[in-house]
Amino acid sequence: MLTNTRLVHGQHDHSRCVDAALSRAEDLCQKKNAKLTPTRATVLSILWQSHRPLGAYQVQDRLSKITGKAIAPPTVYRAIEFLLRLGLIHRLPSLNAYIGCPFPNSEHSNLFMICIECGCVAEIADASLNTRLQTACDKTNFKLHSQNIELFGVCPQCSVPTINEDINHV
Amino acid sequence: MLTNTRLVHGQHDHSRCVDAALSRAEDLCQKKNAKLTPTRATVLSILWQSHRPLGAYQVQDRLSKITGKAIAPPTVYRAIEFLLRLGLIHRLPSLNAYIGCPFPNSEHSNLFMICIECGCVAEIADASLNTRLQTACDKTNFKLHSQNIELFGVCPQCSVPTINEDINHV
DNA sequence: CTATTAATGTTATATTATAACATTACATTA
DNA sequence: TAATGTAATGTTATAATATAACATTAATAG
Repeated sequence: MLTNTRLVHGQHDHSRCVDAALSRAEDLCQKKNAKLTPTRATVLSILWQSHRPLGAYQVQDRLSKITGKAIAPPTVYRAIEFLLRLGLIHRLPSLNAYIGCPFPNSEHSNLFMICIECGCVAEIADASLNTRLQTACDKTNFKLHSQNIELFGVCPQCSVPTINEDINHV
Repeated sequence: MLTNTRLVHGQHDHSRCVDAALSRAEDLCQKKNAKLTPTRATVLSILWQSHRPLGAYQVQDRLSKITGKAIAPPTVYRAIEFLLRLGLIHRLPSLNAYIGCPFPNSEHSNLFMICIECGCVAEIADASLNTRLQTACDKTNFKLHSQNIELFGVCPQCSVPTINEDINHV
């Protein structure tokens, strides 16, 4: 089972998350002959500013502040669309929000654990779960193409808060 | 594994689906001391007109036609909210659409198989899958409250079309 | 009956997303 | 290097989904 849950819920040097994400993006773009333009790279880094998803208009605000100029929705949605296509980010349909993908290369299950307290989101890639899903699909002759699995609950940090912890962790 | 996949993908007397849904709704409302008003009952039956989800504004159109008067969005959203609360319908976040729940009473997994060809949706309740999900949550100390699982693929009807079949089945 | 609550009606508007077309940047090659 | 084509971005407008806020009506309990 592959997951970024430790990073999401634990103390860590978050700048390394951002750097790693940008570096993975550069590699992937090179490989796929796609261009990681400044706008696209900035949107990606915005979506990596925390382990919480952002709505398109939140991205717009931040992009606008960073670049110092007005940004129209299509600009944001285009960058998002590009990053989604490459698998560098995900859309969380139940939140109308977007978040960086921690392991864009691996075969993964698009499974998200969404904390209803602090809003943080961890991603899981679980082969045995995928197998189980595939079995259910086989039983009903359903040809599986893709999936979206959103789990709502309380993250480790929020379920055992102590006085010294920062509940609103990154 | 509990599912309505046979009904969704096979030939059947669909009026029985609608009747059964309304009857289940009446029972549940009685039990929960909730009122299945005409508007609410009509919206439920609209969402049971087929095994495909409908958007709120599609529901609005149909409700308007059925009642012969103009219906404002809040009316639709209120009925939808009521039905969602009772578990009589589901929202499919990735489609911004709503569909009747075939087994509102059972403990179920909110798992949907969405056909990308014809748009029909079958629901699955799979205990072993739920167990597997719970295991993943336990491993990461995530306290699971609820879930939304959307599987996209091709339904049995659409994957083996023959000349005599009605692809656009109900 | 009448006070209270639940349900519905009404108007306006917020939020999310895209269509359509203009412009600019960039790369290719004649 | 100028001409050309393509990809990316800018710009304006608007579509699609959802909710806030307040008024009115219906139903129900005391």
